[in-house]
Amino acid sequence: MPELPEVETVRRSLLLRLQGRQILWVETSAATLRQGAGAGRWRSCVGAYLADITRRGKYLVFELDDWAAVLHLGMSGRLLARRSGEAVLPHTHLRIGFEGGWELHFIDPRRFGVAVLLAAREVTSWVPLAQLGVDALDGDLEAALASLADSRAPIRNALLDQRRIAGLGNIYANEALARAGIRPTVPAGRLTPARRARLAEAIRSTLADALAAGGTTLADGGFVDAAGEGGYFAVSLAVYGRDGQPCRRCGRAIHRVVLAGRSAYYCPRCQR
DNA sequence: AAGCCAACCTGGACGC
DNA sequence: TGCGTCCAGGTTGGCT
Repeated sequence: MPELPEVETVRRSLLLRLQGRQILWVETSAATLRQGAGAGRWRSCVGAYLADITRRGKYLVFELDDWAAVLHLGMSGRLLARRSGEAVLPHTHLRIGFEGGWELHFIDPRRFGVAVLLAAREVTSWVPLAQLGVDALDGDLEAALASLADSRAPIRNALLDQRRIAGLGNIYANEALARAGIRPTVPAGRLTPARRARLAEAIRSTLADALAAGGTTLADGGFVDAAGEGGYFAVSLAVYGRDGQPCRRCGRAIHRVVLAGRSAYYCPRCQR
């Protein structure tokens, strides 16, 4: 569910409500996430103040004095800023109580998410973060795409590799390729410099538009921001999830193919 | 050694 | 109504 625009939308809506507040208590549930620290360690951030929340790719880093909470939403994760006294929703794995009656709830039915508390100085060397490539929103995408010159992997797959470009998921990888007029199956190393430049620009504009729309909330209502509000970029999707439907530009039916086990979508006329 | 593939887990949509 | 099958915004470890 959550790719860069969704994670960034959550980050901003959380900051609005929680920045500068002190942590009063922390509660973790028994069910483990893909990666999670034990309840004992989480307790050590009680008393800390939330100075800032930063984002690296799809990860959020909560700066808590000498500590840092690193969160990843996986496929089904939600972060909600709730008022104390509100019901605890099913699949809530972590609750952090802040001054002012605010609580941060991490909810994740499929439990592919990550929630770890690190010492602040451990953050940059923590392996999942250390391995991330340039950020899709403000990194040097031209250089990252040029580094794929030897790759024979389909460009859609290469765009999902977080070690090259961090932040794209299946929706925005497909959407950016549609904007750039590039078929998802084209080998990454076969793109000309001109096409790489067009793709870099398409990634930037796609993410910017999605961010302006507050992210993509599909029909199942999966993604919501800290206040529980969905985004409205779904109505702007050119190809993702639209197989069999007409291309918005030329009218031809959108095709779906499976690459590396995951759906890829494209217009057979507009994308070569 | 790059690049597939299944696995992790739950819920929702669909067909019979 | 119910049950079975398929699919999903991500990441990773193990295989070729």
